Amino acid sequence: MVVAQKIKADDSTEEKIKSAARKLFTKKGFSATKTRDIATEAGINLALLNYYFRSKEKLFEIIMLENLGHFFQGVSIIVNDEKTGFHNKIELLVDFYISRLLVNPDVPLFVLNEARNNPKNLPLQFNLMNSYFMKQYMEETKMGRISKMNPGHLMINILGLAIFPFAARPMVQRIRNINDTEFEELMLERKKLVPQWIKAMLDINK
Amino acid sequence: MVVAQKIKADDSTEEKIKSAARKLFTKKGFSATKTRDIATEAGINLALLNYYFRSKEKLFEIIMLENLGHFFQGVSIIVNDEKTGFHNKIELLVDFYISRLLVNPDVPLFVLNEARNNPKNLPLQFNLMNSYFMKQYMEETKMGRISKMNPGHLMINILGLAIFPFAARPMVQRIRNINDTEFEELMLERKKLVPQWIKAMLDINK
DNA sequence: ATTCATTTTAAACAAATGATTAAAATAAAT
DNA sequence: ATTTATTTTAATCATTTGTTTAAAATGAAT
Repeated sequence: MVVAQKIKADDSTEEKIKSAARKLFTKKGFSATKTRDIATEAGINLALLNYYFRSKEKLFEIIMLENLGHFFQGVSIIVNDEKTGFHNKIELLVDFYISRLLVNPDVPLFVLNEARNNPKNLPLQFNLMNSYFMKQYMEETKMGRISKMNPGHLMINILGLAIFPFAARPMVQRIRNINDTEFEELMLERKKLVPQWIKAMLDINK
Repeated sequence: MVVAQKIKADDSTEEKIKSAARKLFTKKGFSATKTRDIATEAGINLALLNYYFRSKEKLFEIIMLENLGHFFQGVSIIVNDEKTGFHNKIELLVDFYISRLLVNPDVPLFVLNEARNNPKNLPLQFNLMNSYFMKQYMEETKMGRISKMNPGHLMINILGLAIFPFAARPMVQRIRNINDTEFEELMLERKKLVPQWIKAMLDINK
């Protein structure tokens, strides 16, 4: 039996508006994005934006939650999986971020900006510090398999090495004089390299 | 003989406007900053903004160049100094960035945003790749004192480890639940740690 | 076919915003 | 002291921008 599901088609008005809003908000931020730009990009009448989403703010909130999702969702599952080891989790985290950001390259700057403009909206579920990953980290140091590192530094280093190049993408491409393809290849390399580097950092004074 | 120099006093109208503009533009960006906010923050009549700086755009350009200066100026001197060694230069670079960003913590996100919105405005003087530092890097690898690493990765890693925590500051403080003082202490620690980490990364498979 | 609800459109509104103007206040020059 | 130049102010202008409205078009139900 075929169950008729009411899925919002990709070409529905609502979805067209959201796509346009996603594109513009993510790239230009809230203030620089005008409702008329969204309407034009979506190819719809301006009034439909308010008809479907009440206000620019409400529409922005939807996109914001989507983007925060891109950034934080999935991390919790990785860092709390009891079946994967400490170093393996780092590989999975780095792979996860780089893969996602290759598809959504504008998300990092969006999230960093949003985090500064509205720190309250940052999801608390991102419980990296109380995670199973942290337990494993403590165990590894206790066993002397890695050297002690302030967990704050460890977090900054993993995220920084994975995310920063995307936030700084135009600078990187300009300084190194590389095109989009070459940049993406560089990022793919980092999937393997970053975990090795983190390991090397954790091996100092072991 | 005392030479009378025409220094713009800190309390001059022009300087008051620039200070207010610097504060607001750097923190909120171009579009989210309103000319009336600048006037109020500076405690001056709105018309004086246009009287002294012609337009919001022109005023923004001045602040942008200042901020890019904070970010890029000084780097060239460090990386082209023939008297300092390879690893010493990394220490100096990291120290330089962290010191500057502790004073101007909002500059990184501003620059990253500006780099994406107007890649053309990025200064070309930032010739990290043709620097003496790069020559030294080649020499080090040739002598087998460090392992080969794509110069792009090396650049991303140095800048990322130094700059990313400032761009992600609210996220870092929220997740780690630390206050401003504790964050700054963490950054001071990184002055010593980042160069050690870079060294460890460069020692893999030496 | 007719009625009713939903969706879309063109037009307009009200507030916000960057900029300008002309007059007033202040400072500098003669 | 008087003139001239500079700086500041209040008011206003012209667009831009987010939102609303009332009518038209479209689709669904009876």
